[in-house]
Amino acid sequence: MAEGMLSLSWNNHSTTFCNALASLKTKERYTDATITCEGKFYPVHKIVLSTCSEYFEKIFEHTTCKHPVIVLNIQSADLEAILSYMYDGAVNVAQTNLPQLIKVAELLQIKGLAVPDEPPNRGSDSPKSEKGSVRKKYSQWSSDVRESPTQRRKLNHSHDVQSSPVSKRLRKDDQGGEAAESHSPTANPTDPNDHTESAKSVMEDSTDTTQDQEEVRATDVEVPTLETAECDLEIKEETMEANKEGEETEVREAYDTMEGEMSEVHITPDDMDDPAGLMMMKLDQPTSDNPATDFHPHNTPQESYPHALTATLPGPSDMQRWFGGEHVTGIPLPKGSVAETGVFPLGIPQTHKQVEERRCVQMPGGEVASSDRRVHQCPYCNYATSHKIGLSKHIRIHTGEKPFQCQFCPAAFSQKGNLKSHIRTHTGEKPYACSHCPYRAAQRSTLVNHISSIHKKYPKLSYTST
DNA sequence: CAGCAGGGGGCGA
DNA sequence: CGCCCCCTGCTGA
Repeated sequence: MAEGMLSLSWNNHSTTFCNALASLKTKERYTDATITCEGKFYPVHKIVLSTCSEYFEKIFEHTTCKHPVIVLNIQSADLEAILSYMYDGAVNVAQTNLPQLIKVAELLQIKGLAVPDEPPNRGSDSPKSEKGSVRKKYSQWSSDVRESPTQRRKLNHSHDVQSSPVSKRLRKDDQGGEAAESHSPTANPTDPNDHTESAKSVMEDSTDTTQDQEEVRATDVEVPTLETAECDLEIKEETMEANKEGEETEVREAYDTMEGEMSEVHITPDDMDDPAGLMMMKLDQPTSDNPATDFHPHNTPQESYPHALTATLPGPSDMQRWFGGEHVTGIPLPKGSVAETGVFPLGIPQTHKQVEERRCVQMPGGEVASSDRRVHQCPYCNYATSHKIGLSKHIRIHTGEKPFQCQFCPAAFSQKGNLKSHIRTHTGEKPYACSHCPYRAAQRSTLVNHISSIHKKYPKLSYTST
């Protein structure tokens, strides 16, 4: 080191970054991709997924879309666990659920969980240390994890995951082959067939063990499929026909929202050496063997699909809550978050006027077939009013819009009257004078309280406003 | 007391 | 009909 040079070391650098990562996940900030499965949406960060998963890394490498939506045909609980693992570095899982989770992790090539978290040192390969790393991580799941054959396998699978029997079996299944046949106990890493499959599916060598293959085969797992969402008008129209009238709006709005930001994503297994032999497919194409859970308007249950899409809408529901899967309504956005950027989670600029106009389209003539004259419905919550101006004011709660700026301080307000009241705090104006004493108040309610407590013998509203 | 949010009257285009 | 303005009630510090 040159003379006079100082080495500045940030001792808490790693901790700080880990905490920041967890915070990003919690606050859903800067998300640039969305994973959806079982009708739930999970805003994620490409950089995190790419770091933790070669599989996602390849997807994003081949995707120019600014905000891709990756549809996984896996259980949302597994995905949530995987995401928690990637963001927090740890996750709690029931031991009975571990095999299923591991298989999902293998398919997604989650580092540290299904593949080595560091590239193997080819020069001085140290399987012992590598296994130790994996073992250390699995110790978080269960203290006696190695008692289960499936779990025991995970301790030794760091080399073989790229050509894992699960992956092979899945690919076989896709090709219409028999899974069991491709994983006979006699199979070994030098088997020409296995080698060919590995070469097709991955770009790394396989050093699998027969024993491991047998153990994995004992556990069945759903065949996950990957899709990328392509949103086009055709889909929307068909969806509109397929869904109930009341749900059409939500579907269309969700598609409108998604369409604005997401371009077409054309990724095929040929493009990305899909390690699990999974299919990347467009949304409007006939898809997988499991239509019940596909992200497709035609075969998604009517109850869950619009509901899931609603979760993509901006506003109180915001994006899908992290790991909660709940559709929260009526909760305003964090103040200033949208107002500052003018951009909602999926990057669609929206003002309350735009939202209001969109809502008006749904209600031709501004009327509804109800005796209720509250024809102006808030798109973010259940609030409705008969006064359009009232809705405009109300929507500012969700958008964070505060057009009335105080001339004396940085404070801003959504209603002019509230600004006027606020300015009184600067001017000291107290327009509400008690008619019984010299007391004056800045707010009427304050004066009313004054009179009711001090001048009880007088009528409640005995005051003057000057 | 300060701020927030909804309701509604009144006026003008 | 849309907008302005004010009123009202509630909440939290």
